[in-house]
Order: sequence, then structure tokens, then C-alpha cells
Amino acid sequence: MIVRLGYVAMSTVVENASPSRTMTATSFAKIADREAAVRKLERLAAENLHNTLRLLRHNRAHDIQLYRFSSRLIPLIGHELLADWDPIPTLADEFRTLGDYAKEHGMRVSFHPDHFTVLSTPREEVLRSSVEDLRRHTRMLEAMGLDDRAKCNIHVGGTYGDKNKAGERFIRHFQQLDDAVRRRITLENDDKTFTALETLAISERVGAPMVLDVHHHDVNPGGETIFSLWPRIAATWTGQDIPPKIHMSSPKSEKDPRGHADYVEADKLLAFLRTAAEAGTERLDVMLEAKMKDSALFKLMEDLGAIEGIALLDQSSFELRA
DNA sequence: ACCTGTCAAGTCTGG
DNA sequence: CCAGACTTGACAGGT
Repeated sequence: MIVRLGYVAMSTVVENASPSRTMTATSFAKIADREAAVRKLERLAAENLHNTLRLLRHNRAHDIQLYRFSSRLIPLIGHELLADWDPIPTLADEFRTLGDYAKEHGMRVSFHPDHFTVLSTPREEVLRSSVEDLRRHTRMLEAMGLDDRAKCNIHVGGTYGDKNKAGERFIRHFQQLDDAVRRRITLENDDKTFTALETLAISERVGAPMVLDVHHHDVNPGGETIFSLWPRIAATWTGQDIPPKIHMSSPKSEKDPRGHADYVEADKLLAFLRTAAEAGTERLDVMLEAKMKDSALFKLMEDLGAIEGIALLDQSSFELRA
């Protein structure tokens, strides 16, 4: 089995390269010259996109082909103060440059809209802003010139006291989305609400691939084992032209088991990989969610290199031999 | 240069 | 019905 590792949004190695610089709504509102304030937002956004390009170059230098963009590339986008502002066309060149670079180097990139994007909501206005948020993420990927393999990963959402009804609402709302948005969505199991099995059932109903978060499953297993679920989860990726993706992280502490630790334990990844290999999975992409970001990736590669049965292929991918 | 409090979102819990 | 917790990186304002 061939495994590629990736990380999320920012680097702990590259300095002064935040892809998430922002401005508060309060300070935006305080600027008397609205035109100037909007230009400032656009400068911040352009800076975020440029830093993202710097991160992609860093990734290239370290053979990292799996990366999740920050969902805060454009500050205050979607805020009610900026309802008539559409910065995506303004930033077309920056987006295109990013997408071209990612394509040129075979990178698999994605977004993960914040937890405030909830399709299971019963509230009309929350649904509307969630749909708008998904549209914006889709438009950014389109502006990069990336096809449907560049995904937007989301959770099913809240349960509102009735998980079945919430799940049905999610499915209904999902099916009302534009095709272009729907085709990019992947669903991730949650650490509090929808378990892996519940998320999987919804994934199968709506035809969206499922991203298994192993840590979330450990915290919220719902009586299931990964061993029994993985073949079905892997099957949701059939026909996608990209390997299944999982999220991997280690618990922060016993006191805070839901939190993310600085690094990722090799043993835990290895245990999962053996399960996946047994189910016949040949390629897998593993997104690391660790506080130390790319440093955690480098450390994990180091740890994996010392394990028998693992052959490092480059700085960020390896083969697990049967 | 550094520290502390605040921010932005939606849901859930406790009062 | 409302305040606070949750989460996280970064702002904003103070020293």
C-alpha cells in the first residue's frame, strides 16, 4: 500500500507565511473610507494567497502532495457588512497561479469549511449562509482551475435533539445544492454528533465520499470498529479517481482526549494501515491534524522509517509492505 | 517585543 | 430565554 501524508493550512517551519491573516469586523467598520477598507481586505487576501503559494513551494521541496487550504483565505468574506463584495474575480490571477502550481506538481488539495457550515440545520438563515459558504469555496476551487477532485470536506452537523430528523434534513438540503457544489463535497465523521457509521450511511445515500477521521472515531465510536467499517468507507471513493483520504491525529491528553496533540503517534497510524491493507486498499492519503503541522509530518516520517515493513519512497510518502 | 483579552461562526449545555 | 463553553489563529490594544 502506497501512503501519502499531508498537513493543514499553515507551516511551523516556513516563517511569516500565514495564509489566514484577517481583520475584525469591528475594525473594518471603524474605517471611515469604506473603499480604502475594502482595498485593505483585498490586500490581506492577496497576501494570504501569496503565502499559500509559498507553502505549496515548500510542500514541493519536501515532496508533500497532500494539503488543505486555509478556509480563511479571504478575510470577512460572507460577512453581512460586505454583502455586495465579490473579491474572487478580483483575485482571479492569484487563484489561477495557485491552481496551476498545484496541478503542475500533482498535488491533491482541499478545503474544510468551518463548523458553522451546517446542512443539518433547521434554521433557514443558517442553511442559506451555509450554502453560500459552500458556493464560495467551490468558486475558489474553480478560480484555481481545479476539477472535482479538489474537495470541500464538511461534517453532517448538529443533531438538535433528534439525530434521525437532522440526518434526513441534511440529505434533503444536500440534494438541493447545485451539482457543481455537490460533486466536491466529502463527509467526515464527527467527534460529538454523527459517528462513522451514521456518516457512512448518509454518504452512501447522497453519493458523497467519506473522509474517515480516526481520532473522531476513537472518541465517538458508536459501538463500531474501523475494521468492520473500512471496506464500506473505502467503497464510497469508487470512481473518484483519487485514493480514499483519512484524518489522523493523536489525543492531546487524558484530560482532553478530544484535543489534538502536537505530533502523531506512528503506532496508531500503522494499526490503521494494517486494517486498510487487509481490506485490499492499495493507495491512501492521510491528512495529519497535529498542532505541529508539517513538523509533525516530518517527525512521523522519521518514526515510520525505523519500522520494519515500511519503505520510505520520498520525504512524505511511503510503502507498507504486506 | 511581548502579553492579555477579544473576535468570528453555530450548537449545545446549564441556569 | 439567555449567557457561557467550545475551538483556533490572529487581531487589537496595552505595556
